[in-house]
Amino acid sequence: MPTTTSRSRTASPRRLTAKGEATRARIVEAAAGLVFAHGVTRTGVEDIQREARVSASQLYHYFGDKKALMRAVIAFQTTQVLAAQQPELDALDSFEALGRWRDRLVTLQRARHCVGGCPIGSIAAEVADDDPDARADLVDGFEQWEAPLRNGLSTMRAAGLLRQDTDTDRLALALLAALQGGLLLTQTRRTTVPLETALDATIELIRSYAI
Amino acid sequence: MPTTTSRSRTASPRRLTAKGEATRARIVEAAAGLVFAHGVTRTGVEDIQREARVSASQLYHYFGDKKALMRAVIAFQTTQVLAAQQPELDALDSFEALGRWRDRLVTLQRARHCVGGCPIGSIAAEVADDDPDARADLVDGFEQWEAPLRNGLSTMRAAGLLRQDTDTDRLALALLAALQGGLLLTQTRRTTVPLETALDATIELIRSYAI
DNA sequence: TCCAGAGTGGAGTAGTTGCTCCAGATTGGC
DNA sequence: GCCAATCTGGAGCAACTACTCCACTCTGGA
Repeated sequence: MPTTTSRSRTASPRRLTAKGEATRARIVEAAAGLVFAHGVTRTGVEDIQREARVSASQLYHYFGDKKALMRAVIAFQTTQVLAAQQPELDALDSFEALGRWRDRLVTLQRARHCVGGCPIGSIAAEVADDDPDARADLVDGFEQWEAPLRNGLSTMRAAGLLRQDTDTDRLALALLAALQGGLLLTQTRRTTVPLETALDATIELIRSYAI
Repeated sequence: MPTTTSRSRTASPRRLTAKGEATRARIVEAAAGLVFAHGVTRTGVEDIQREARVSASQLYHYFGDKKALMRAVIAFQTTQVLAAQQPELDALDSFEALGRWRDRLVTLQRARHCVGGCPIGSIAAEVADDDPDARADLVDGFEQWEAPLRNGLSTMRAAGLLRQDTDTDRLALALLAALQGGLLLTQTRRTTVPLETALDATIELIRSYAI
């Protein structure tokens, strides 16, 4: 996923055996979980080692430094987020589908008891101003998230569900922003109300373009 | 502002002299600036000492620990954010005023070259799940921000600008969420487009309730 | 079967973290 | 002008940070 490939330190080995691939994956997965729970800076490399059951040398064998590992985490979380919404996101071709997508997000957050915000957004808030490379990856991640929203709304317009002059790209971006803001407020207030309100408001706006 | 007063360690002295008050304020201000620029965990107590030109003992004379200081920062930033929007926020009684408020936010973010998100929101993302007391203060801060939005929209409804059955509280919350999400994406993408799009979309929705 | 390179273990290190302690300077109410 | 309280300076500390080094084992292709 990374667009830029400027590594901060020594590059990770190019060829990986099946075993190595598995170890690498275990590290990324462990790191992603810890970062989601405690944030980037509060997650120590040692914590990741313990969780992934690897030694320090192994971790630094696969990743040049912590920043490189965090970029891998961003890529991992991007695919995870997309995978979790895949069914609804791929077939976003009706108001019913839009509603199902909304419900999925709300239900997921409720299941988490509103702990933890967006796996990508929370990292973004923490490192966007700090690590230019990571920021580029985050832009990439958000873009991959926004794309299916754009496609879905544009499909709905093509299908005659939305007025022909609807700026669907704009609405897709507004939807993503509402989602991010809703998640942040939901995480803070420990209620899904903000998330629901933000999403419903944007969907209501989209409905106002219905034919 | 803090609703709960459960201090984690020794309480800060109750009575402060004018000089002490000034020193305390200098510490909070310095901490707020550094936290806004680098986040909570990346800001060391030593950095704050240097910036505020105080020794370690002074800092810990006024604040039990770093967490207590961070709660003071949250309170400080809340008043700062409100003060910065005061003129527009206090007289949110027309669509023109709403537009001016929007413009103010966009202009401010552009002046910052889209670096740094929301002074409150970014702290929220970092510590909401970690420090229950800080989370309570953040809930408080967002509430103080949301209140004038609620009041403004309700004033507009009372003035006959919005339909009588408009759920203005819901729209106010959606506005705050759009703002937060817009800021996060703007910070990440280094363009004010997401912020503008998110705010304009919600304002457009509000306009759809106009008489 | 060999052997270069991939993978692993763990002790070690230099720098930073939040925080403590104590002694001395300054202050404000009586 | 006194004295207790507030305020300040700075050395020092234990725990933690990301990261290194080196010696060792495993693995896959020729």
